[in-house]
Amino acid sequence: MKRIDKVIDKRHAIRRGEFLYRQGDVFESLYAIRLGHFKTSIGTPDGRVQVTGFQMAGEVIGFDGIVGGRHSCDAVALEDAQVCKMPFNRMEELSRDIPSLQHHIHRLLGREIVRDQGVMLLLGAMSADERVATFLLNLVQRLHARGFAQTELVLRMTREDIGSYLGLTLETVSRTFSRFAAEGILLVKQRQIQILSTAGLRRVGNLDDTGADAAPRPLAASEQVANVPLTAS
Amino acid sequence: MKRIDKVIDKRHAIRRGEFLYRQGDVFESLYAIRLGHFKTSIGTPDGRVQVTGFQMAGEVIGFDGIVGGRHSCDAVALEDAQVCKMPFNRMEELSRDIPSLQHHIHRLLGREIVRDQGVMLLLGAMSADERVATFLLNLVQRLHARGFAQTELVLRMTREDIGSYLGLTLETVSRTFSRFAAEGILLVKQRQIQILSTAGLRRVGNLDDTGADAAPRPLAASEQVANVPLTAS
DNA sequence: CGGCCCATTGATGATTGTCAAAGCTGGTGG
DNA sequence: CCACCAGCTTTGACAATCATCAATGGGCCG
Repeated sequence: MKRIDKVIDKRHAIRRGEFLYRQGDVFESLYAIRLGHFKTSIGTPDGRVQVTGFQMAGEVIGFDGIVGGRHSCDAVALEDAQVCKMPFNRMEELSRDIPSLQHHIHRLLGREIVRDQGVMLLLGAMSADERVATFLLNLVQRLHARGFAQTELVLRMTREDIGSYLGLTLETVSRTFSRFAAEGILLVKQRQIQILSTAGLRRVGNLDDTGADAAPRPLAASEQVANVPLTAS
Repeated sequence: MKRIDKVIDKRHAIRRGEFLYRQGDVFESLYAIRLGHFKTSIGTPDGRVQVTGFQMAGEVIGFDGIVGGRHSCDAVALEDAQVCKMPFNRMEELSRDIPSLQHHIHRLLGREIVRDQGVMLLLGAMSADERVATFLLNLVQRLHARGFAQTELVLRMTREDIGSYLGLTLETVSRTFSRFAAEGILLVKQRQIQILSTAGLRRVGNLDDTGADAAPRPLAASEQVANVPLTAS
């Protein structure tokens, strides 16, 4: 299991605003984020952009290149960052001998697929309030799993990025933050967010499974959008 | 390569409306669709539903169960169907000895991820007209790859299903079909659709990369939402 | 043949987008 | 070290897209 290290090239530094890879780049590697946050996005032929995700330390990025041999989206560092490059064909080779690595790769890919489904639910079936609330809860959850506070976060991305990710305009995002603040749910100071009422956020996000007249199926643990362990072991 | 067959259990018949699997079911297998169309969907705690995709013969379904050990969405047959069950742990075992199978699995997962990104773009950045046009073009493209006509299709799903998939109401879908028909782009007769002008559909869908003032990057081949080969070889 | 589900169409309204202006912040260069 | 500038954020007024509510019609299956 320690031999996983053998796949990992040395660390690679990326400055804020630089591309880790671009749409159309030849796919070679996955990247384990060591430090910093990234965003991924794709564009329409006519220039509009959709942010497809925000990734943080401990997460793996680059799956979009596996199928076509080229990356299908852009990945940009939202702040100075470090990644470990993991050549994918070496990972494939090694995973033939190391079942745990093989299984780990499958879980990474499967997790990305489930995450994407959560985003579809967000974009296709939720109101602006619900989207923003869900977004914030997801972020703090992931940060908390990394040892940060459960009620405070610093947004690494702009309102425009958030809006693009959530299928909203930056103005709607800003207004929603302001309204949540007015309702006593948040404290918003530019990119510093403090959650005053997690329960309140859950409520406006309709994420309470208070079982009122919800689906009778008992197991709803699969609703978690993303929850990535820090280590790759 | 012929030994791929050894993973495949015998065929399994599913009636229209039956579940291939449900949210929460223990994950055991992927399923290769032999006949018929399926839809996959997830639900919010409060009962709303988001259709996450429509799958047809030749496509593989079930990836959502890999990560959690349980399926995170429902899969329903839209008509009487047949699938081949492929136990996933057997696939993992075999793929250690058969690199081409290993690679194939990775491509399947990677393709699903890219497809999901396309749906995010659809839901997050496109108007109702664009969504409907993109949806139809994607369907005929996949059908055409299976030997069907490029300009005719029979919808296997309801307007409500389409609406849920596209993040619209069934009424908006119906109205958009009617308007496209009035504009001479389509011929709509319940679920029978005839495309009178593929170019017109592309236009209303803003899928023309007429390079007018589009992004300077030349390689835009990655915009294809899904394009699955029939054989699993 | 009847009932039920699905589709179509209309009227109305709400949520969210668009356009605009002003204030704040952080970084850069003098 | 301070000041300025550029980009980001906030807030307002207005408009448009799309959802909601409602009623009718059509087709398929039992």
